Amino acid sequence: MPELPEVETVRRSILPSCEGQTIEKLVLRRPDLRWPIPIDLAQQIEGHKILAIKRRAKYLLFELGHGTLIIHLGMSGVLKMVQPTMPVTKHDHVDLVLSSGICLRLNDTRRFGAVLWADASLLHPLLAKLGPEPLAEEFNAKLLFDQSRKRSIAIKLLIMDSHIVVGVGNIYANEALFHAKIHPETPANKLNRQQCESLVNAIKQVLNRAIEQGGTTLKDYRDGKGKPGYFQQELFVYGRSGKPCLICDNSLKETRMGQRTTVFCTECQVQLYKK
DNA sequence: CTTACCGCCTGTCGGC
DNA sequence: TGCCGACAGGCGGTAA
Repeated sequence: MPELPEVETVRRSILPSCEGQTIEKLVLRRPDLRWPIPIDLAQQIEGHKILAIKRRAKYLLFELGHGTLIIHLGMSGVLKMVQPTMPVTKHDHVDLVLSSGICLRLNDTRRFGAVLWADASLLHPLLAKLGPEPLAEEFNAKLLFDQSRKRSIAIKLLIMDSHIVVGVGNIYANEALFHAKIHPETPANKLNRQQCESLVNAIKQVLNRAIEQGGTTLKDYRDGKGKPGYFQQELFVYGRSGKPCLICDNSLKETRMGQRTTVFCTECQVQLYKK
C-alpha cells in the first residue's frame, strides 16, 4: 500500500532511467481506474520529453514542459520498469514506452490509482487544496498546534487529513503516534504544544526512516526496479495487535477509527482523555 | 464550517 | 470443499 515513503522510493528508483527520455508511446489497456484516463492522453504526452519527475503528496508528477502527467498508485499500484516485450500480466493497465526502449508499466489490482493530465499540475483540482508536505519545514509544531485548536476529532484522524498534512497514511500514522507516546483517540484540541512538537518530529522521523529503508512491503509493494522495502522490520505497532509492546511488553490493543485499523499501547500511549 | 460515514475495487482469509 | 462476509485502505463525495 503505497504511502508517501513508497511513492518517493518509486520516484527515486525510476528517475535515472526516465529523466530526459521521450515518451514514444502510451499503451492503454484499461482506462477505468479511480477516474477515467483522459481519452486524449496519448496526443498530450507522446513525443514529449520527461524533463523531471516530482512528487506532491502521493502523486507522481511527470513534468513534460507543456503540462504534467499525474500518476497515483492508489492502494495496490505498482509502477515498474520492464522491457516492452515482457508479457503482459493481469492488471497491467498502462504502459509508457520510452525512447530508451524501457517501458514503465502500471499494474494496479484494485484500480484505486489514477493516470491524469494537467496543464498546470498545482492547479489541478486534486492537488490544489493539499496541505503541506510532512518533510517540509512548513509542517511544524506551531502549524499542527494552531490547526488543531478548533478540532475535536481524534488526533490520528487529523494527521491523516490531507488538508492538514499530506502523505501520512494508516501505517505511518499508527507508528508516529506510538513514537510520540500519544494515544490515537486523543481529541486533537487537547494536545499541548509539546505533544504537537513530539508528534511532528515523530512523523518526520518515521517517514524519513521509511524512505531510507525503501518503504514498507507488507505484501505486494515494489519499487520501479522490483525491489521490496524493508521498513516493515521496524514497525512497532502496525500489524502487531495482541503482540507485546517492544518497549514495555504490554499487549498491544486494536480498535477501528474512520474504518481503519488502529493499533496502540495503552501503557506507552497514555490516554489522558476518555471518549 | 465540522464530523461521520459510504463506496469504489480485487484478492485473501477465517468461519461454518 | 465451497460459500460468504470481513478486511485491506486512499480519498472524493455526501449527509447531517
